[in-house]
Amino acid sequence: MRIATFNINGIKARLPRLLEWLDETRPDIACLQEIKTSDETFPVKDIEDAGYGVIWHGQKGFNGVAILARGESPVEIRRGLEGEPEDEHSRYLEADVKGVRVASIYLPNGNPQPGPKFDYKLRWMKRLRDRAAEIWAEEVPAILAGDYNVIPRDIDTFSVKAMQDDALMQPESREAYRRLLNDGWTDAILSRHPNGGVWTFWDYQANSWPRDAGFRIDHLLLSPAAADRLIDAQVDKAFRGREKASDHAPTWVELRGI
DNA sequence: ATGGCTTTAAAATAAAGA
Repeated sequence: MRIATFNINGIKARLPRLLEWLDETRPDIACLQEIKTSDETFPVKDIEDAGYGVIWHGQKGFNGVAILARGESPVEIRRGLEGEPEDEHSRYLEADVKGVRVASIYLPNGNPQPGPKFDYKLRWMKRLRDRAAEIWAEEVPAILAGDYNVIPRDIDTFSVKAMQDDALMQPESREAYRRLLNDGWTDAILSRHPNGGVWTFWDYQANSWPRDAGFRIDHLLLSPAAADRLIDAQVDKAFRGREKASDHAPTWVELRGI
């Protein structure tokens, strides 16, 4: 079974790209981020016509996450994280799909830092870790997939110098991510590509894609029951080069026996 | 570069992203 995460940067603008990606790669489960549309305007029919059941947590203009399942409907477990009732950003959706617990995560960017947006990012990471611990305790095969907006190591970016002041690779951001790994979650891309140099994002600006000036911020974290079944983890890099592409590329894991 | 693109919302600019 293949489970993918894809920050599509606007589902309206990206619908043709999304549908061709589903058709060409046929992921069993797809977690989407930055759908950038309200619940009412989500293109549910187009996705169902492509053979996928879908649940979504939208927001007008920005943010927004979804979970797609080929040939069946995800069973929603939770939308949003606890711990900050006034937080109205649509950034977290969790479901049971095909015998796996799946979360679609759009972690706050946090720029500029320092500042309130960075503080929000760190609080959100704490709330995510709390929820991850609850899922962990259920001892189910689980995948926390999404745009974490964290560059975990220096070898996960084209340029440490260019990114050194960015919220994505501040020590506090990395420490919060590291805590998840220390809790036992497996970063699938890291485990399959330990030497780095794998990117999932290339900025629209500064000729980043032709220069291959990217970094790795889209992650799939596996519980032990899922990590035991890990066969492969890759980035569908070529989709970044298509016409009207998202600035992120689809990233996925293949699990056996599920 | 005090974001050089891109999307969204919405009617011209502005927010947000990373």
